[in-house]
Amino acid sequence: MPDSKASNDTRERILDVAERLFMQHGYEATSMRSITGAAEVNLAAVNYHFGSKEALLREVFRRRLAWLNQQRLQALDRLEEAAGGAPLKPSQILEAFFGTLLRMGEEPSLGGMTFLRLLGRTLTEPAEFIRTFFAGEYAEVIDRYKLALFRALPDVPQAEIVWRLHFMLGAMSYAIAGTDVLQVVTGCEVGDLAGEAAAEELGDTALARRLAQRLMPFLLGGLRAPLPRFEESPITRAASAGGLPTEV
Amino acid sequence: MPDSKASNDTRERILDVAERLFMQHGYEATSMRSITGAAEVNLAAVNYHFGSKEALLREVFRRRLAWLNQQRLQALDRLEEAAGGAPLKPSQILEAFFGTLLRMGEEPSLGGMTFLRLLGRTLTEPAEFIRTFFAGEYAEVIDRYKLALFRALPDVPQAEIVWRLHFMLGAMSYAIAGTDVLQVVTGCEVGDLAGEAAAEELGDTALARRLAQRLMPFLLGGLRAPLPRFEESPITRAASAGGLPTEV
DNA sequence: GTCTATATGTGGATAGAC
DNA sequence: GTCTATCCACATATAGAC
Repeated sequence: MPDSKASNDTRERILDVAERLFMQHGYEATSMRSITGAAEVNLAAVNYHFGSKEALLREVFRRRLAWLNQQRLQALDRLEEAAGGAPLKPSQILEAFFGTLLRMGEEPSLGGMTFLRLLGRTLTEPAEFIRTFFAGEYAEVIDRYKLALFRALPDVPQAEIVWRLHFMLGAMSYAIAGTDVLQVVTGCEVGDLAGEAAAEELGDTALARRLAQRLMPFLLGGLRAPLPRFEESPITRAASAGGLPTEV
Repeated sequence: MPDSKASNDTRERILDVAERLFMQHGYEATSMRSITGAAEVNLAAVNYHFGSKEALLREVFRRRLAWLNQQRLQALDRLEEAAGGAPLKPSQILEAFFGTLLRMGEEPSLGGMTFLRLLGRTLTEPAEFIRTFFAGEYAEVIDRYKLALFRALPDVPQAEIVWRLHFMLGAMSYAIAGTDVLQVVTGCEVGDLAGEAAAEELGDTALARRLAQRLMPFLLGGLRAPLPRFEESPITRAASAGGLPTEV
């Protein structure tokens, strides 16, 4: 394990630069040369410290996701302990899951919006090694939160909850990616139209907080929406009778 | 313009294959060689017919989006004509916008799920020429639908509507991309857990229909969710007083 | 319109001196 | 741990014969 001298510094600088460049241009379009160049380290340093470009990407995510996973599990632990065996409220679960992530956007030492954008953009990358990596990193947390939602919404078919978790992940992923066509069409960041003063000069920190404020109600509204009627599948009609509880 | 002989056939074969390979591996990771190889045409054919790899991607989208844009505008025209000057219902607007797209997934001649997945995955690509292209393609339609939503929800701040349109686009984009970590973690497509028989053997057509049935209520629920309270920005508190109408 | 051959550049990775 | 130099596979694009 490399540790002496400034090697630690080199490692960190590579990770920081790679995080930014992968975010800006995507994995495939970012070359090792551009990374080592911007980080002002030698071209061979990446392979020495990480082994390969793929391994570098994994490490860029690992150092952030390790913290995020831990926080998400702890947040759920605390909620469940405080509830003393009773099911949690959906709003609490969403706050623990999405709020924990979105708060990373306000904290530069955790990667800030750079990491959030990178995460949102990378989650839709088709490369096999990326999909496999995320599956492993997310497995435990997703499973815990899925079960918490099952308990919180006992009258909703579990398949429906999984679908909606899927949709919520999508809304969040796309929102933090910040590549929306709306932004390009309107020529401004979402939120500039708010009539709020100096919105165009919002720092990343304020942007992250605002995003969270806007996104959480949307997600909760989607999660609690009435169930679909399944016009094409009469078999399942019975299972979806009734609606979701309106009080959460 | 090339038109005689089998040139039209060559063009179409290239477009079909490029659509599939760009979807499977992404733009950067798909080489011209792999496209021309799979299409069984000469390597130089792409540059002859389209000019460049970038132009090829644009043409792959243009032939589908031309149809989609037309349908979306016509759908809105019909609704507005039938309403005779009255504001539309949000559910009608969402159905026209998202339903039109999702129905493409059921029709192989319109690209089917291959095109939908490609669209969802490409919308988050950071490449400048892609963002620019989509901005141009989407501008008119987005603008029309945005205005329709403004009219449909006169009590909701317009900035809030733009945010939620953004979130809805994200949920849909991510859902049709089909790269969700949930699918990898659970080792199955979303919907397999439904307890519905033979769900794992669903064709793309059935999958598209099911996706639409699940997604539309979620989007509508999110769009109609109560407004956030803006804890950090007391200035805007007055503007967000009250909630959304509960009847749509 | 189609093909071969090739120009020209860039990619990731590594060997071996220091 | 860092650096130089280099290997070699593969990329897009094009020139020019057919």
